Formats: sequence, structure tokens, C-alpha cells
Amino acid sequence: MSEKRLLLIDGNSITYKAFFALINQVNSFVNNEGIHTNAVFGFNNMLNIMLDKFKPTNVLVAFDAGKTTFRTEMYSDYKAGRDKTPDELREQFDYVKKLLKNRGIKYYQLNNYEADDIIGTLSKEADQLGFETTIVTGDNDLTQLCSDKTTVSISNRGVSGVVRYDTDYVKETMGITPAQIIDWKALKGDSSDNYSGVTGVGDKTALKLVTQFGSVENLYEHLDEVSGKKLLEHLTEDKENAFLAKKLATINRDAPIEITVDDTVYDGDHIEDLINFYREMNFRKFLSEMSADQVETMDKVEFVELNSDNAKEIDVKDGSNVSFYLGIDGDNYHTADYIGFAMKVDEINYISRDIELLMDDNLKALLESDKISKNVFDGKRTYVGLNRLGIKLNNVDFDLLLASYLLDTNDNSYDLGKVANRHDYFDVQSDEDVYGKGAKRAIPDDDILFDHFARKVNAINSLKDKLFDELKSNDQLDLYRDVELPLSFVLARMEIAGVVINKDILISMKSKISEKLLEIKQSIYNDAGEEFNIASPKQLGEILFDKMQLPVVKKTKTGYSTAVGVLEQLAPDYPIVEKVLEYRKYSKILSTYVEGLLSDIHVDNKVHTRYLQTLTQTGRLSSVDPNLQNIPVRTEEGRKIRQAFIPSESNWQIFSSDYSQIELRVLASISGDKNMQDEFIHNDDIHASTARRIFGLSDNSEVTPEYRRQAKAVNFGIVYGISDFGLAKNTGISRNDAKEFIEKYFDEYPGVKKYMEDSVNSAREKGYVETILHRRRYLPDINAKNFNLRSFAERTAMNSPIQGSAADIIKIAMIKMEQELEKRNLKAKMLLQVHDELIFEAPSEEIEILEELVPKVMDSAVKLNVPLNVKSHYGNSWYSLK
DNA sequence: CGGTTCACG
DNA sequence: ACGTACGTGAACCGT
Repeated sequence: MSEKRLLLIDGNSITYKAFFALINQVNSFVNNEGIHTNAVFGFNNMLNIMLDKFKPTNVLVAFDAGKTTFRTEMYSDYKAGRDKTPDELREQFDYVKKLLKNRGIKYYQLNNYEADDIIGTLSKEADQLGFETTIVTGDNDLTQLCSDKTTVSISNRGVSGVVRYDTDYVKETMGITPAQIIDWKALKGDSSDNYSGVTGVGDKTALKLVTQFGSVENLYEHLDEVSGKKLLEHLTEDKENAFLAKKLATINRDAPIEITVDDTVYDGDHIEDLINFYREMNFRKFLSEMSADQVETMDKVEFVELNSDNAKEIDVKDGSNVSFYLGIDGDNYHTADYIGFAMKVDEINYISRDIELLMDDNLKALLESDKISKNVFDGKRTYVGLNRLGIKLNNVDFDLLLASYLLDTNDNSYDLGKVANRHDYFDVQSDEDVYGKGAKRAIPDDDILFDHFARKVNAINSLKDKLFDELKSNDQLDLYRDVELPLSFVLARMEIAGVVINKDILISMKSKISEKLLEIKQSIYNDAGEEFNIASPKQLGEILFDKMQLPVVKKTKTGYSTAVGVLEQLAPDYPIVEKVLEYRKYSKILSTYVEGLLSDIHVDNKVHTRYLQTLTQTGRLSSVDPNLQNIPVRTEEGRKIRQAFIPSESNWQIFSSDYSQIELRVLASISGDKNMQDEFIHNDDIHASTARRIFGLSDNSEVTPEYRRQAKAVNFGIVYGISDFGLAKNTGISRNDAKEFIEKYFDEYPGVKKYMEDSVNSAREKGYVETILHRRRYLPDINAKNFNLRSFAERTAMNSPIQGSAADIIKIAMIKMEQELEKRNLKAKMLLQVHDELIFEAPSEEIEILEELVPKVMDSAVKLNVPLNVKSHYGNSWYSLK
């Protein structure tokens, strides 16, 4: 890389691009003074990418000075007819310039000239001085400036994706030199700049002419060589136009600018001003990304290092409140090492790396006390971490992570610093900034670590009142206090309990399946005539569709699709495809479930999953390390995996209860649709009833399995926020049929139709939708101009309250269930939750009790306008539930 | 690290 | 005309 690197940015063009790339969020990017900030934000994003990639020594951003330039003198309609700049954008130009100032970047504009000319003039000087130059812009005009030393990056997708043009690239893609782009534009004109070239000459013809004649001048000297009578006529008639257009298209590389490359030296961010500016703009993202330099601008924090002596002296009165943070080095808190802890008591921050201090009587009693309340970040993590030390965390009042997630499901990072930043609290950094990331990650020395920990407990402590106020004004305090907070500890205890896995079963499955796979693999190689990686969609596609010439059913962005649906269509005619399907099925079972599960077994022969309580956008849980919410059940081969999930004691059983059609029942209840409600109240077969309605059959008539299957698909579609296209694609019926089904459905269930419309309308007005317990999901795209984004938001508006309310219901059931087990002194333990299903282990003699108790608790968890229905099963393993 | 595939509700 | 079913996690490929 050259020592001298100049970055030239077309300020107007990039600001425009940034504004329209983030147009959907224009209303969520508003600072405290009501100024829109989306273009400033997008501009800065682009800047970060270019600075990082190009590491320039010199930078200049050029702006257009005004409407009139030497080009408008030449041609008064130059750039006429352009849409007026929106007010929301106009107000941002001054802030882009402020941003540049604070980032230590020069900018320049010159009366009578466009940004292009400034860039052209400077890049010429830079070329002569031996600079390596990169020009960043949003439009293609500047590609004429490409040279050996100068490349032009054109942003396409939003502002962060760029296409890089250098001389070779221009030659390769267009077959002409960068300078000839001027001649090309002279002939074809430029509609966005509002000048025409030669009538009837577009991109293609212009390119042909330039390739043949080299320049406009040469073309007009050899008009006799032009083929085509019409074309010749047009060229002759529009000669003047062509020469004018060439002048307009030519960037002036000798503009009378008053700066030189020497004036563009880049000296880096003005940290303090930049932080203030980011705060003024509400740019939490950039603030949180700032380097350790930020620490210097933050107030100093005091802390006291704890040791075995002063730890005994901490005296906390009953009725008081402390903030506590337990540092664990990694995601998996069941096994990861401890880093240390911090505790804020009466405005004093106590810190230590010595985790054993927590096990001393004094601190242990404090954490276990039901008289002293605690504030934490991620109570579940803290509970499990302390449990490993034999400490039972008690009386948690505030969980920053949980509260933040309830306020906005997007504020769900497991990094305390990032979450605090999102609530405008900036006196704490993210772990990534303090520890580094990837291979460089390391726990720092005491002084840095203690400072960071002290800031963490400060952040927890400081945000408590603010977040409680916000929960209250959202009407979400009950959801927090009665559901999510108690649930976090129910989940902690389920995770700690774990599930016993019979290793021997998995090991024997492993050898059987491996053998089978070897067999299938050989047979596939035989059919293909060569060996290849069957697991590679690319290689498989080449074998099937190139070498063996199978008909192509569907393509993906990157090549042939080899998804199940595609292969299933081909399977009847091509034995190799059938074998590939077999291979896929067994290798999935082997790698994800047999080998995957084996590698997740702890020393106690159990798997201890982690439920992510603050991840999903709907309020559901998710499960990781291992994911126990997607253990196979639909095919017999896969289902056998469940044989390995067994009770922890002999003579115990696995017991499971699940809600039937909980989402449809929720829909019937919240939509108020009388017809659907009646069907659930009468305990009808809902899919059969739907079939009778949409196919116009008489009441109580037999419903064929095919009709029922289609009606079931429609019911699913309704819950997902239906579209005729989606339904057609998923069921294989025609789009017209799908459309008719949906119309008939809405005729028959008018309450459902109204609910769908109301959901979308309410989302448009409020910007969010909510569940029966006021769980919120914000939908910023609901008013988007982009059809795709908007449609997606609309379907989400219909689906999220349904899926989310079902999640609310089972969460309440879980809390009540744990209480009931305790109250009745049962040995039974709740182990797993799979969205609409709770799984327990219990001594055989308790099964009878559970059969009555669990459904009772589950179906009375929340009072709906329709009954809930719960079915139970039990057996010796998760496989053999009867 | 994004794309594809496939496991679940 | 646009081009989609809702919500997840893990393994693997290939850049």
C-alpha cells in the first residue's frame, strides 16, 4: 500500500444515498431536538467502512455549492425537474458537516462548481503527486476519473455495499476506457441530469459507437462509416446536442479551487467533540463502538477491592437494596470460569476477582437474604453462577436485561454495556471494547477490570428507576414482576436440573448410522460415476444438474437449489436423488443429534440447556447448547433420538403435557370471532369444522382427509398472517384457489378478518403490537414504502400477538406448576419447555397425580373466552410417551 | 461469516 | 408490478 492515500467523497451524493437507504427508519432516527438523523447516521457508517478499509492519510468531502453552476450557464435545464429535496433530508446537511468536523475530516465547496469538479481537480493533483486515491460516490459519472492510481467506489446496496471501479474494471465491463465514458454519455444523454444526447441512441448503441470510433469528435469526422440510415439521420440532426452533452458530462479537472491535497491531511477523530456530537444525535451505536479512548472522557469511578477481612465488615441493613454483578468468562454459565464480582452497597462499589469471598458467611447471607433486595443484569445467569458456589440467590428486584427486553425486544444484547448504551447511559463500555474480541480477547489487568466492573454495577443501579418508570408507563410492570422475573428463576432451576442422556444408546446409534451412511454414500458415488461431497449443495448441484442432466426445478441466488422439496419432485424418476435424500436425513441425525448431543453431555451424564429468555421477537423462549426444542419427532428414524432422554432415577418416568391448538384458541379468544369460539367451546374438530365452512359442506357431514388437510393448512396460514401466494406455495394449490379459500374463510369467520385488519391498523398508529399480557413488539417497517418490508411487518402484526400470547400463557403455567410441585412436596421435576409442551420427570407413583395436576394448572393459567385443551403422556423415555 | 439446509413449535 | 407464509438453532460449505 502506498504511503500517501487520499479518500475523496462526494458529500451530496452519499448523503442522499444514506437518506434513502434508511428512509424506512426516517421517523425512528430523530434526536431530542426533533432533527432527523438517518442520513447522518448512514453517512457515518459509510465513513467508518471506508476509513477502516482504505486507511487514508488524506480525506476530503466535496459538496455542491448551490443550484447554479457553470453547467447551468451553458444549459439552463441542467438537472432541472429533479424531485425537491425532502425537508427531513435538507436539515441534515449541516449536521453531516458537523460530523465531519468532529471526525477531523476537511470538507469543501466552491461556488459555480459541483462536487464532481472539486474531486476531479484534486484527484488530478493527487495523481501527479503519486497518491493512491479512492473516490466514493453514489453515481456513475465519476468513473471517468479512474486511472492507474485512482479507483472509484460506487455505493449500491444502501451505503455500505460498494462496487469498486478501476481502469481495468471499466474496460472489462464496458469495453471502453474511463475517459471514453464522457463520449458514451454525450451520445446517450443523462435523464437524471436532464440532458439528452442523440435521439434514438441508448446505452447499447452509444457503447457500440464509442468502441468503433473512440470519441465523439472522431465519430463526427467519419459519419460516412456509420451503418444504419435512421441512426445517421439522428446523429446529424443532434450533432449540437451531442457536443453540448459532452461538455456537460465532462468533469472539470482544473476548477479554481483554493485548496490543495496538502490541505486535506486527515488527523483523526476529535474524541471529546465527537462524543458530544454522537450524544446530541442519539447515536448509541457509534458511542458504544468508540474505542477505549472513551474511558478518559468518562468520570472516574471509585471502588474498594475486597479481601477476606473487609468482606466480613460489609454491613447491609434489612430492607435495603444492593446492585450485584457476577463476572463469568463466556456464554455458557453452567461451566465457564468466573472472572470476579462487583457489589454496590450504600454508594460504595466493592470489587474482587476472588469468587470464594462470596462463599464467606457475610456475603453469602446477603445474597441469600429475602430482606435485602438485589439489582442484577441477567438474573438467570447470576442465579446459575451462584448456585455452582452453593449460594441460593434470593430476592431479585431489578433485572436490567429482562426489563430492557420487555421495553423493546431489540434491546436484548447479553452485553451489559451495549444494553446500558441503548438506554442513553454511556458511563460503561461493552465487554468487547474492554476485553477485545476473537483471538485477541483477554481479561485485562486488575485496574482496568475493576474499573469496568464498578461501572457495570453503577449502570445497573442508575438505570433501575428509569426502566421501572418506562415499564409502568407501558403497562408492563405486571408482565415483568409476575411473569418474566419469576420465570427466569424457574428456568434457572430447570437448566440446573438438566436431563439425563443415555450415552450408550447414542453411541450404538452412531455406529449403526455411520455404517448406513457409508453404504448410501458408495451407492451414490456409483450412480454418479465419481466421488464428491454430498453435503455440499454446490457439488451436488453440479453432479445432478450438469453432469447427469436432471431437470432443474428451482435455483437459488448461488446456483441450483437442492432443497428437500426439489429433490422430492425428482426422486420418483431418479434413484440417485432418493439416495441423496436418505443420506441427508441420516447425516443430519448423526451430526446434529447423535454427535451433537454426545458432545454436550456434562460430567453428570446430563445435558444442561440454556433457555434464552430475552431473544425472540415474540416472547417465546429459545434453547441452546444443546437446543432441546428441536429434537426430532416427525420421522421414526429421527424420533429414536428420544430414546436417549431418560429419567434421572430408576423407577422414574418421563411425563409430558401439551396444549392442543393453543394458537388457534388464542386467535378465537382475542379476535372475538363467535363462530370459531363456538367450535372450541363445543370441542369440535377445528380443522374439520373449518373444512366444512370453506368447502361449503353441511353441518356434521363427513370430512374427507384431503379436505381436512387443506383446511388445516388454511388455519396455519391464518395464524402466520396469510397471503394467497404463501398459502398456494405451501399447499400446492393454485393461487386463485388459495385466494378463494381465504375469502371464504373470512366470510365464515368475520371476527378473524376484523382482528387481522385491526392489528395492522393499530400497528400503523402505535408502531407496535402487543399480547394479552402487554408484551410489545415494535414494527418500524409497518409504514415502509418497500412492499416486501411492509408486507412482512403486516404479517408480523397479525402473527406476533397470537404466538406471543401463547408464549405468555405457558410461561404463567410454568411458574404455577413449579409452585404446585413444591406445595405438594412432589419429587417430580419440570425439565423442559417446547413452546406448547412441558416435560417432567417423576417417580412412577406420582404419575397419577401429575395426570390430573398438570393439565389443571396449564388450562387454567390464563382465562380465555374459549377453553384450553391439554393432553398428557408418559413413559420410560422421551421416546415412549403413551 | 453469509448462505443453505433441516430439525422443532 | 412488486414477491411472502410465523418463530427458532446447529451443522456445514465456501469465500
